[in-house]
Amino acid sequence: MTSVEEPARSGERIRDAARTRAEILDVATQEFARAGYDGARVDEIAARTRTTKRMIYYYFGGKEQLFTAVLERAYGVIREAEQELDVDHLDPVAAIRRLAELTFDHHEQHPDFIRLVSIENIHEAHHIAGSEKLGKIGSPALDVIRRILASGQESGLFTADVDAVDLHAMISSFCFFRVSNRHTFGALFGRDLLDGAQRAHYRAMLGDMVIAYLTAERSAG
Amino acid sequence: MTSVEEPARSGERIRDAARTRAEILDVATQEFARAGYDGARVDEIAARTRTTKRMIYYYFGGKEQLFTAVLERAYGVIREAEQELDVDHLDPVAAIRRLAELTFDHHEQHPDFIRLVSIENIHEAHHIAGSEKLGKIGSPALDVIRRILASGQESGLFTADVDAVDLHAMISSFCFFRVSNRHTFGALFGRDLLDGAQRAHYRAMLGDMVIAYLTAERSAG
DNA sequence: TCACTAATGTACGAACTAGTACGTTAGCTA
DNA sequence: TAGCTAACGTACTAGTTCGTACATTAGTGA
Repeated sequence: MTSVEEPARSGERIRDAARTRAEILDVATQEFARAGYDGARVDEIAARTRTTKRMIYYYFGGKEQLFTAVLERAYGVIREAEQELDVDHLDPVAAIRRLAELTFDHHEQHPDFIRLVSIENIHEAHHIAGSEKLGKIGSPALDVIRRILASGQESGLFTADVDAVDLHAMISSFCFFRVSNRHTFGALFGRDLLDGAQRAHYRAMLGDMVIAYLTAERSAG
Repeated sequence: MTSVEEPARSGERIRDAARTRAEILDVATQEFARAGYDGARVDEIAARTRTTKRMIYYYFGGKEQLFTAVLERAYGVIREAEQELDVDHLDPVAAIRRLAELTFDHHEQHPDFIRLVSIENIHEAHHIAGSEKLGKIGSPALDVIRRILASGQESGLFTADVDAVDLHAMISSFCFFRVSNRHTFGALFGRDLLDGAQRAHYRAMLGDMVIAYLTAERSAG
């Protein structure tokens, strides 16, 4: 998530609006993810920046808008990753597995994003609701899922009555929970869901689960 | 979660340590779940109680310990529900489905619990780690899962290599996500995962998913 | 019924925290 | 090169918030 390189010739004061803005966003992302919205300190964010608190208000307006900007950028990152996904050359089963793995990998590599989303849910998604950028853009992954599902259902490989948004929820829930609930799960069950030695195991488990669901014959009743 | 009845003969000042303590816990549960740990206000909790802030410190010591006590009670509630589960008379498939439904129902009916767990994860489960009660008690559900899995694997119904903790994670992730991420998911995809009209659909989907995973033939490689 | 303690209430303070008024300067452009 | 504005810094404040010192009373046991 770090987007600020170091052109820092120490001692000099260089003016660079884009760099200052990006640096604030970087630090704010860490601070909000670390402590939650109310736990995060504007002064702390400023202190870990090469600029001052004044600039946060200059560029973003306030703590609330800063958090919204942080969310917007974090969601932008996963959208980009989803957009780069190319599964058109794969059969439906391999394509779904590939998509699930992308979500698995992204969530694992961006724990700050997971924490921000958890925090935003505590606040009932008010910031998303108030953001023009995040309004109803949806997700590139959804389009991919729709295409794969249509293809798989047409060929009879997949059960016919599966919805794209539902499948996205199924995949996301497993990937999200693994990161978001790592600490309570670890404390209560003595198992670290992010243990590197178990990574391949859980990654395969997710794919197996989704494929099993999609290819199973549904029992009546 | 409300555990305080009303013996309130108005006007009189009755001393009742247990009632006062329970009332504080009730209100604190709501307030912490509403606003997060740092967003919650001790003064606000006190104001919504028939007693004063002084009593919070008298009975619990401080905000931190109060939150721990809230967590301890919330986890106690789900443990009780799991303990009442009786699936010994069911075949493995029906038993697993019953267990999944119990988790589904409990999480849906206790959104405050879900929020508290999300909050505790933001704080890296420090309160659980510092709690004697919550230390390593585990979960009654795990024992149930172990028994059902053994039975199902023995009879050849279930795939042999499934672990109880993993299966618990799988079931929990879906049920948890549905409640915890309701707001961001709804804002981004325009679908309310807690919509009553879809309840049966998602409840069945969870069972189908778990059973499909347990009964599927695993593809090699 | 007396005395003692658990339980409760009041009033206050020290520290923190989001936000701002006001002043300064780098660097571009005419 | 003069001047203008975007970019930046300092110092401060008003309001909040956790926590506590101190005072009081209900109820119980001797």
